Amino acid sequence: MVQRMSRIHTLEVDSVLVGDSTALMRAMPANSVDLVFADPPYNLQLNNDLRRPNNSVVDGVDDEWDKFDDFATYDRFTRDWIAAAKRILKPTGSFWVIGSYHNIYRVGAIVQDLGLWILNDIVWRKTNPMPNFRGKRFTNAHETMLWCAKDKDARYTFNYETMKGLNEDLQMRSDWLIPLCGGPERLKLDGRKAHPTQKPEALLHRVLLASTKPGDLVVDPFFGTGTTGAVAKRLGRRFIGLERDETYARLARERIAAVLPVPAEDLTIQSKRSEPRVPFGTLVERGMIPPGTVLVDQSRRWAARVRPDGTLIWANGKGSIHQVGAEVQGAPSCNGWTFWYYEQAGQLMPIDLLRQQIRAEYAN
Amino acid sequence: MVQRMSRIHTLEVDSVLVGDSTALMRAMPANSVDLVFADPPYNLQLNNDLRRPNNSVVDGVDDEWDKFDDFATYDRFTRDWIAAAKRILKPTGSFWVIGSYHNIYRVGAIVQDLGLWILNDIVWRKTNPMPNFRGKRFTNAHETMLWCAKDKDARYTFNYETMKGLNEDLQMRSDWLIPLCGGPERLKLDGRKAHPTQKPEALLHRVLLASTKPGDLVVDPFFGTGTTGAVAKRLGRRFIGLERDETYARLARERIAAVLPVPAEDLTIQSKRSEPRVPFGTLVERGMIPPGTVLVDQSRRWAARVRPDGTLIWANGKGSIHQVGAEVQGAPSCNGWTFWYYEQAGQLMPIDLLRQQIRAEYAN
DNA sequence: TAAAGTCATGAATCAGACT
DNA sequence: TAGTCTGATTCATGACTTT
Repeated sequence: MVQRMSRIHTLEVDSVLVGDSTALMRAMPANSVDLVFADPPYNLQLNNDLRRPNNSVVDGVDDEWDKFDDFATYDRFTRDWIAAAKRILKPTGSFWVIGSYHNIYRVGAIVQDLGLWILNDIVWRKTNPMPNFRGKRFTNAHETMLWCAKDKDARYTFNYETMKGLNEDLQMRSDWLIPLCGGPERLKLDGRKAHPTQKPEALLHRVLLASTKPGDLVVDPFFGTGTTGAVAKRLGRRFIGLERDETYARLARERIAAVLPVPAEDLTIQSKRSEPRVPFGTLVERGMIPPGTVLVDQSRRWAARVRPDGTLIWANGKGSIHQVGAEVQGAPSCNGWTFWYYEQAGQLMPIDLLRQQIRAEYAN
Repeated sequence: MVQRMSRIHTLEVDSVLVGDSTALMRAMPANSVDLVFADPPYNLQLNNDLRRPNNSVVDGVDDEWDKFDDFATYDRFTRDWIAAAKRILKPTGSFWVIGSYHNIYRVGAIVQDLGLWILNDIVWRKTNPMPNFRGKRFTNAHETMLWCAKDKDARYTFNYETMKGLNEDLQMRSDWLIPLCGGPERLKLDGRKAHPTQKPEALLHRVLLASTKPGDLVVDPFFGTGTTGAVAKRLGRRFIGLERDETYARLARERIAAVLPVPAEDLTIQSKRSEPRVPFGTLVERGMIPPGTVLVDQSRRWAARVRPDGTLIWANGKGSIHQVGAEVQGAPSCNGWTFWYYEQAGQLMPIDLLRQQIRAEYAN
């Protein structure tokens, strides 16, 4: 059904709305969604058929929705939908958009003009790109995504530890190696690919895992066959898909209905940052570090004495474990938890071990 | 010396001109250069200093030349120099520009607005990028280059076979893995880096090899310490460097003076395709690799046994050195010649060495 | 002398909670 | 809202030092 363009006050979640995405987003409440992922038309400027060396025709994107008269028309369209997307984004929300060299530079400039703040550009490196049949250019083996916060100073979600874990305990880089969508994942209609630009679920998996939390609301204004919705459902996120083609919308609904969510307990990845704060004084209160204990750094270069209130004192002053740690080194700042050690049975032990013990108790 | 801004009728080739690059280009004859490579200011907009976890300060780009009041100012600057660059470009010429997410979207949109025709965007993937110290974003591990023709219908140079040969006989892709410029290649001044953004010669090597012919004229409007000139000279191309800082210009001249051009006969690239193909079975026939030999990868993580017909067999199957190499890694493809090693006197030796021996024989 | 360990550094839009 | 305080956070490489 085509939605009425009046204000949508109650968001009907986990649904696909059929209609013009800009108009639909304008009807949604401001500051209401956690993430927008957009795969807009690429404005490919293909004039003639592209043929393989064996003369077969490449089934490229030649749909009406990908045709724009000129850059100005495309820019206007782009500015409209991005402004509408920004409006519905929560201050803490993330904005993602994917494109190729045909459109991403226009999109990126408009993103910046509208005040969105680029956090990274991400390169999707395709393991299996289509070769350049004519041998006139480099194999176009990647697409580009922009990841943005709502504005320069916004606090956004980034699940750092999760991404690090995904990458064998090294920071996740800005270049992602992911195969094209094919095989059973590729939706078929009458034996032919149902949508020309279906994105791999692996791509959305990483996007949503990186920048949303379970239960977050994801909006995809160019829903197509619903990859974003399928992955959102699987990962326990909510979604709203906007799609102007009723056939695509129907395919997406069917596809998503078949998706099984992963169990909730597998969704929560404890990040170090959300662990409870433990004041150093707690260790003193509990007798784990008796007042008068001398703390040293790992190299035994500096020392300070623990006072009953959990502050430290050394030759030139006193203060928190952090302040004194910074002072003795002449550094602007210091994490006292990892800087200071205490002696036990002739061995140096980091005070952070004791904090971990307490946190383990809290968790029970 | 500062150049006069009147028309430059005779181009003084293989030189560095000091002055404003837009003005200098405007003074050059139209349609006179074969390639422009530009590494313009990125407009980074850094506010506070960034510290590593060990409290050391990251030496970021805080030079005056990278400061612009706002996007409009940067756009104006960008439009001016790109328009000037386009004018001096021959109809068959190539335009290259490199940037990061801070500026490349603005640059790309302006490139398109000015009628330059993007042929590819190229991702320079850094093997050794600086990590994200705060764990707030993905490691920014790449920069982007745009490769453009002068207009939509222009005939440009692309040395397809050369690029294919550089990539082990596979089409060169749009993502290039190249290390940062460091070590002895990095120019030093008083023991510190001479220029904050010196680009690796490997990057320019591939750019010039791909899109120029020997003797072509290359202009770099943001010459810095002259990487473009050094590579151009080495590859038998001519160059003009534009640089407004006399110190950089001097360093560049000294650097380029020390470059030895490769002999002219090596400039016509022998593509790997034209090198004699050596089947792996030849090594077995010759007894260089006896049947039953166990090949391993460099890390000894995987192993496979050589059969008399030159195929490999491992736990889960058999096939060519390339097929099994790909299978064991779960990769879509693999160059078996560089993947597999054999043991000799307790040392791992790449099988490719043996292929090279055979090719050397063939050459005699 | 070789191997192992320490240290410096690279185009970076790099914090968040609490008072 | 501005100021204060806590305390989280790094990979590859080359140069240099120590064993």
